[in-house]
Amino acid sequence: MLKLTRKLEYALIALRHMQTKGELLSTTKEISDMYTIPQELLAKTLQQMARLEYIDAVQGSHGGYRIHSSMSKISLTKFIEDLEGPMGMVDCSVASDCIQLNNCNIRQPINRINDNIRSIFSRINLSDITH
Amino acid sequence: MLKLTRKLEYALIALRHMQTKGELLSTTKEISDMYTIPQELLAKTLQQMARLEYIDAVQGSHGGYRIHSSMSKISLTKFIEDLEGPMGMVDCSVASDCIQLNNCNIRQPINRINDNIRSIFSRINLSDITH
DNA sequence: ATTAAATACGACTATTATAGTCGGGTATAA
DNA sequence: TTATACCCGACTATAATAGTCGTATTTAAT
Repeated sequence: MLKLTRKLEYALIALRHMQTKGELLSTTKEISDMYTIPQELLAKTLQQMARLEYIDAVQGSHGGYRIHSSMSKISLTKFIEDLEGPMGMVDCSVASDCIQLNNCNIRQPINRINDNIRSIFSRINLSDITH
Repeated sequence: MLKLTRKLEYALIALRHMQTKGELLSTTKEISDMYTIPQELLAKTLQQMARLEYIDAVQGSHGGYRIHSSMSKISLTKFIEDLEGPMGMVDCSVASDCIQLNNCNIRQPINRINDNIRSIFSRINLSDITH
């Protein structure tokens, strides 16, 4: 309940690590060794973040990743949804093929809570975590 | 990400249903039929809530459940944790056998967010959802 | 040129958590 | 005594997450 996925954990750990290194490049191996993260898994996450332009990738020998400068102002909501897709406490707030949509008696109150949570996450910047 | 389990959904739907019926008993079958919830699964959830004294169980033919009067002031945090166990964004905020506890560079900021979320859930009463 | 070290990426398997089922038991009103 | 309800633990199925593997590409250094 309410737990971050490993992917998000790894992503945040990596971002924070890169933040401390400024312009210097970090490699997948370096990070996976340091924090005991499965290398291939971290690699995929870093690749995804590079595609999303959270980080810059430098290819080839002596390559690596560095954090994208304008990244810190991103909200946690956007970050999570970029990496994992839409978040919502109940599916009907995301997709609408629930068999009981009309019957469901908790949709409105739950959706209100959902909005509350989203707005909290939206006020938290990535930099609050990786600072 | 951030999704309620079916068990919690079913529990909330059932509570809300019972709330509308005041002192009248509701049966598992009645609720599972009405909201298209697998009966056996709902049954287990209602039994658990009865053990936790969120609802009163009346056994035997013509039996059923009714909502426990003092229930509405319970916080969402307590409710969720009673039904599903401790909640936390990362495991280390719950158990402490993570292999990288000391190395981990995101624990503190994440735990701060965690506390924020918990306090939000704590300010929400069950009655806000089942009212 | 060749090699070594890095990113890129899709397909695959394994593990775990959630969801759902089943069988047998107990309580009680009619 | 029967029908209908709650009670409960063990089991299976499904889906989501986590992790692995193979292969290709890029680039610095030799």
